[in-house]
Amino acid sequence: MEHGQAHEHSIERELECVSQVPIFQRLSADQMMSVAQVTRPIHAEKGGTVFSTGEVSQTLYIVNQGQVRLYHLAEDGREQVLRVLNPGDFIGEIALFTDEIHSSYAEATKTTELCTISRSALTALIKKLPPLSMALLGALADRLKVAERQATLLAIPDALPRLAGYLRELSGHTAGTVDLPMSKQDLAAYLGMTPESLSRKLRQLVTAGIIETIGRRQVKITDATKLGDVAPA
Amino acid sequence: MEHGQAHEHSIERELECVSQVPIFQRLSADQMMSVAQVTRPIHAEKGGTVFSTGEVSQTLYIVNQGQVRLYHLAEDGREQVLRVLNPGDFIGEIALFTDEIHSSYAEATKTTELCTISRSALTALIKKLPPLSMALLGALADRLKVAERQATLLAIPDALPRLAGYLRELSGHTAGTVDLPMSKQDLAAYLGMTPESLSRKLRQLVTAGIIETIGRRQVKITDATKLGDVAPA
DNA sequence: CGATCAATTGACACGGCTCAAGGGGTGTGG
DNA sequence: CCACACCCCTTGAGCCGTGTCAATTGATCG
Repeated sequence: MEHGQAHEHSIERELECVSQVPIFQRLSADQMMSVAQVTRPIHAEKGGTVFSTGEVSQTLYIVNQGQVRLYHLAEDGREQVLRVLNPGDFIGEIALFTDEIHSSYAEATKTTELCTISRSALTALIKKLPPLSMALLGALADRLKVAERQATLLAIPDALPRLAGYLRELSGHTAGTVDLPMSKQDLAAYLGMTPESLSRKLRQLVTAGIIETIGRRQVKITDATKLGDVAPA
Repeated sequence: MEHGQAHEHSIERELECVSQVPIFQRLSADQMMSVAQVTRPIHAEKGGTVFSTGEVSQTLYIVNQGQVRLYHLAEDGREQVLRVLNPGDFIGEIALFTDEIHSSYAEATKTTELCTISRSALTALIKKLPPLSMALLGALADRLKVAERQATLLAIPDALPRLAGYLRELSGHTAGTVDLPMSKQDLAAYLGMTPESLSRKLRQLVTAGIIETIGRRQVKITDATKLGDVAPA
């Protein structure tokens, strides 16, 4: 709030957020400025809620730093993880086009910085910046691909090929070390099985010489070929 | 190919296709004309293939009349239905933004009319017609919502609530008669169970007085409340 | 260094898949 | 219009896999 440059200074934080995010990456400096002007930053502490079920949303949330966990809460208290958002990922795009209440909770798993854009501001931006529509469409198409893959995986009745298929996706079909994007109990829910089953199936893959577990959140694929044999299609 | 009006006449068919499709619905007559000019119609007989696995696709397919079944072919020969496309639905949007080969088969279940748009033509259109981007984004967001719902459903370990949840979605949470979008064996695969299990669970719902089966492809929800009790969340 | 929660491991029961056989509806050809 | 055949759907019996419940180990954080 210093003299003269007060206004420009006030959007520095917004600009930083915008420049970090892939969907805005290809925009020119001018265009980014337009985006930054309608952006509002949000901060969430670890364990804090970004939004809850039942809230009406007309806002696009973009993760800048940190991590956000999106999950359903079943009536029996079990949490079903839908998705984990890392920096650059966004959520709320559905609510932007269809009036709807949130059907899930969004919780920060660490100290997190987000930026938000209201529906009206975004629609105005889209009309003004064609490259932005392309970027958004691309991002949405990617999301769709992932969601459909997950649906295909989950339709597999047996737990072992289901897990193997997931690991193969995660590793990009090649050997190497991969980070699990969430805790194992969350991963179990994500894959439609219990933590116990996940543990057993992982062990089974280790025994078969296909993977190695490194620490708590890493898995090393040692035999991508065998993994492909266990996984479907 | 008659004299004079030859050119205009040649895109009549394309224009008909474009005007039928929801994502183009809100465009003005002029704008529809622009779209029709880059559209190419395709015809498929019942049982015919629209595209196969392994083909590179840079084309958006929009179903005008008929029905198209999208499915994976597992190595054991089992077919996993991903989606059934009715008039107005489209496929190929993923391939428009990420170079990729098709991972599924598309087969016409009846005599079907489609229209296609190439990637380059569509990107050009988007730049020219902002309303089109909004329509596309909205349609993609809807698709995403459906895919995420399906993933949530499939993560349910027990078959009965999984089926109940599906029926509830299909009926729009109210009582009434709904058409099944595919055969029961396809539906079983879609829901991640065997045809036998599906048959038994349907019977179970009938016995409980929750639904009635009408013919082979219709289900009547008689007690939406009880259905909600069986279904999750 | 202790407390707390995640992850593992074991025993057991139940649900769903597998394999096999019997109707019922649908679409075809005569 | 009828009859046949094919395929989809249904129904039954047995077994394997996975969820459930419970206890132990292990790791991470204050």
